[in-house]
Amino acid sequence: MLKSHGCGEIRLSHVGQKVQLAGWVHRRRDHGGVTFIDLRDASGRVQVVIRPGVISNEIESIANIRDEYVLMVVGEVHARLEGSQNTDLSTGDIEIKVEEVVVLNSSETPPFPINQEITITEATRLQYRYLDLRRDRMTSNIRLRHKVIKHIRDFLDGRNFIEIETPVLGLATPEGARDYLVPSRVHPGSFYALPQSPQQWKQLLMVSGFERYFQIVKCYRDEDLRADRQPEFTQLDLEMSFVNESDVMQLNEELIISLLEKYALGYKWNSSFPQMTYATAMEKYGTDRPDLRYGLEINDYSDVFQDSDFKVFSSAIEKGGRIRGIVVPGGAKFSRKTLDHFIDSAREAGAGGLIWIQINGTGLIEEISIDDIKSPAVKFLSVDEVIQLAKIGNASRGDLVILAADTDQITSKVLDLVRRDAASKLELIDSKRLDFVWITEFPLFEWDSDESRWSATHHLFTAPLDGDKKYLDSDPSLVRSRAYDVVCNGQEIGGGSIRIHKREDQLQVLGLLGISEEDADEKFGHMLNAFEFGAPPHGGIAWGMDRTVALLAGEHDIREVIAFPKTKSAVDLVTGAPANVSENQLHDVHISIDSIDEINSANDIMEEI
RNA sequence: GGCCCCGUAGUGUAGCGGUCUAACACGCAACCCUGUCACGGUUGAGAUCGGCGGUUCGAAUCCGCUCGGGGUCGCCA
Repeated sequence: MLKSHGCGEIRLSHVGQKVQLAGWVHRRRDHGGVTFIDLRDASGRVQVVIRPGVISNEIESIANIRDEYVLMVVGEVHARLEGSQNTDLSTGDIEIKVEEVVVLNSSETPPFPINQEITITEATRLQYRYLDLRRDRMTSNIRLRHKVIKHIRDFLDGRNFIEIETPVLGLATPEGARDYLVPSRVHPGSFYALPQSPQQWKQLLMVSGFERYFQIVKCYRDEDLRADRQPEFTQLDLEMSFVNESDVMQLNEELIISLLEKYALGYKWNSSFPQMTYATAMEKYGTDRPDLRYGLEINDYSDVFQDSDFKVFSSAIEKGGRIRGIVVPGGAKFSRKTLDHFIDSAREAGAGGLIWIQINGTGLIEEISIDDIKSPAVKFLSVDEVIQLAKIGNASRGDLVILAADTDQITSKVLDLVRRDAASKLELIDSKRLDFVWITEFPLFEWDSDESRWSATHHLFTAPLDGDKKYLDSDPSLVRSRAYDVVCNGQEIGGGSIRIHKREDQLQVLGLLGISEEDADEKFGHMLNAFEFGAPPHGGIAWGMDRTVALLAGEHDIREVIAFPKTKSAVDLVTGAPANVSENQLHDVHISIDSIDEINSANDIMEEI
């Protein structure tokens, strides 16, 4: 080793010892004679002091040492002079009086400062990610990630789970996200797909009898990216046999809470996670991943406007829709601009618009007059209606009521948006809280209007609720599933389900999804066969590890907790992937690419048409 | 794929039709400084304003296209 200690490890107890350290020049302070260097390595930082005339070995000039140079120093640990200790540094009580300095490597001036926390454009950071990762914030995020993952492994090991690796090269699936494909050299024209998750493998492992499996594993989905989405991301994937929903939820709750206790320092959280049905979540929050850190719940105001002359309301009700809304406390002071912004959001969400009503003045809500009501729809509203509204929504003067009249799907979407917007405008969000909730009883199927068929809400191996099986043939929309999501602060952290474990049940669901027997056999034959050999009842969950770590690290963007993330267009700026490959490589895998010229001219022709 | 935001010295920002031969801070270079820790001081170098095209007497500033980064909707079983 080139070092006897880590820079960050030296304490007063080392005083008098001769130590050898190696690391990077974090910052230097040259006083003409004496020079101070903060030497940084993976363990932390320490101040080394270089005095003129005491360096025994040959070094051209201390003055040539620059930030990010790599040094090895030998020296004695001294207590710092009284009054010159640095309380910001864990090694601030001591310093190293250097006797020997070796420059192990020099460094160009880095493209951005390593030794201070400033905002740098994403592209520059990603291009020089190896330098970005030297910065304190990134270093601590990546270290936290390691600790979290280790904690999870230890926890699950302690509960008799075993980690089993599953293949990365697998079979493309017809359902779900777009697959990343890998061409086969040995089988011309055939492709592997990278796993969107190890879902099928873990179920097969349950058939194998392992009973408790987990894996911390990369998953791949070729879809457009977001701040909380990468084309390759890490899941904690786990599966258990002979369990029901509550078993899986309880175990995961314990796991999460044990993590929070250790790593969510400074946060408050609920000691047991409430459960909420999908239907309730949609009704009260308009989304299946509600942020419960604040109220602003949705109410149904349809009754108030049953006989309204206002066409926006009456026609929505006629069409089977409802009038739903939220009360925003203190929203009467919102500017026209803010309200217009809400209306824009509503339009984006597919609604014709929304109605806002500001209730002004002071005194009891029952005593309002029409002059206290400010709304673009004021001429269609009666004082009595507004009082009824206020009673349902528990609104008082000074509040804002926002109403959306449309189908449940659209009003949910609109009010979810407005709710989140209003909460952030009113600063109702306590950033030091982690509000976890389990969302249960999802619908098993969703109607895919583009393809005019049912599709699986969770995935096609999810079991229906026993009591709802009777609707499978008559009305699939009524069938609820045994799926559950864990949601925190409005973000889905994980999701899972109790699976189907019988061949005939699986065939029935596949049939409902419009997958022919032939396709079922080709794409899922292995699962159907496996279910014939004593497949145990089983279920599990998968968590987004990136999101979990980001949550604990207080980061909003999962890129901040991934060592080498990709850009929004799925490019790796460090290496430049994806990139062209040689003709030979393509030939080996039996692929030919339309030449760029051909692609361009084809586009030109398309444009002319 | 739709919509939106951003792109000025190494970094972060300012400038938003002529006074910009582009400003400030940090960084960088040289010199000075024996106790600092975001050390300090003096001097200096460094960008033609992502690219292309257009409008204009005149463009970093307006318009169009394009490239790159980001947000969001679709999408993400």
